[in-house]
Amino acid sequence: MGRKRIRDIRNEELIEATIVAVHTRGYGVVTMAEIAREAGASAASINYYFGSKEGLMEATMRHLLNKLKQAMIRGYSTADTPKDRLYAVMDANFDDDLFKVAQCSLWMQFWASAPYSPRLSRLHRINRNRVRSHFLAELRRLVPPEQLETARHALQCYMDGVWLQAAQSDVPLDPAKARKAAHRVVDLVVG
Amino acid sequence: MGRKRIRDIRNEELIEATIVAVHTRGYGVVTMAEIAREAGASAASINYYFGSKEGLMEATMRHLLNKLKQAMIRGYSTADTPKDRLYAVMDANFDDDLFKVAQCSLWMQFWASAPYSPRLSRLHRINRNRVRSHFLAELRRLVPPEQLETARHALQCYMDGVWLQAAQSDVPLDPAKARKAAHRVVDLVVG
DNA sequence: CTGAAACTTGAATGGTCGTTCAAAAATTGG
DNA sequence: CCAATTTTTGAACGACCATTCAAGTTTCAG
Repeated sequence: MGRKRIRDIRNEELIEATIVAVHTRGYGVVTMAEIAREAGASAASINYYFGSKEGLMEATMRHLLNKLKQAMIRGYSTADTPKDRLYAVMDANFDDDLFKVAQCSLWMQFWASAPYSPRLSRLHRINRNRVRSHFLAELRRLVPPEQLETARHALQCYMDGVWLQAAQSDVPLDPAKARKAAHRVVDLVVG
Repeated sequence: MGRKRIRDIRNEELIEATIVAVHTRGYGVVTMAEIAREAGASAASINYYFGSKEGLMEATMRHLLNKLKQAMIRGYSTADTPKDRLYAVMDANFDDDLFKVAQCSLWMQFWASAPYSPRLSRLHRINRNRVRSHFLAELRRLVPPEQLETARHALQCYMDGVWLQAAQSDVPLDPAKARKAAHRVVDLVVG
């Protein structure tokens, strides 16, 4: 079973290299050779592990989505009131581990190309629905029914917009500040 | 001077074809041949008019940015109060001519690739700054100074987020509905 | 230690695509 | 109608790249 170990280590290394390489070169133009160089490996070995470039991209996206999921679970575990849980959903998206330029950049680029890849658009849809239902679950207890959809829409769009701008930043991000700003927006929306 | 005319007509046709082709195939993978087929021309003639693929993309982006600018000027001309002008800034982005899936899709894809093209990132920066200063000019008269930046940030991120989601839609958009929703969000933010 | 399984890679392959160019076609001014 | 200019395009070029493969190297269970 020690045989399994190496595969996992390599996977992680290659995915990290992918995040860096895609951020610096762009999703559309990054080459297998560049990713390989970033990882200190060869293009051929990436195919050995992920089968194809698309497989690598999908795995990288899964990796990020999983990070987000974990951050959300982590936040939920210490939130008691509906409003705290609403904060937690926001905070998960601006977690220290997630809210970095390279990762936001990657996210946005996957986003932009999701409509053209069934595998990516599936991941995208699943994630969006999860976030949506988390928002709805908490908002239901905080705003009257007729405002529910408006509030959810405003918050979810706001969140997407913040990521979008973050991806364009040429200076390191400040996750704590982003969380503060998000809380203020939440307060604005749920009163 | 009749000599100039054909060039303008062709330019417009080729840009329209680019919007459609990029939307259906994706910015990263669309080929000159596909755009040419969409326009009923040859790939060579596109290079004749725009010099290169990047030139075509920049021209297409300029075309969209100009549409947005015109819509904003149009809106401003009939708005009297600060709040009406704030609505107008929003409405310009959700104008009937602009808020279509293909154009939102294109917008997002240009956005995603702007950081890797000096020419595109310049356009992007200019547009962002224009929107920002319009927001600030009106908000200054509507919210206390200490809330100014929060309000601008919330509205601008919301707007970006709406476009981002619109780009993913698989059904035609409803600009009037989007404007209504945006107005509700504005009301939420400026009280 | 040994052999098999896991891993790695350089080189070759096959294909794609942006761009160029020369020549043809269309347009226009005189 | 003529010649000059503009416009169009098919074909060719050259570069690039994901993927494959055969031949190596490393790892490890027995």
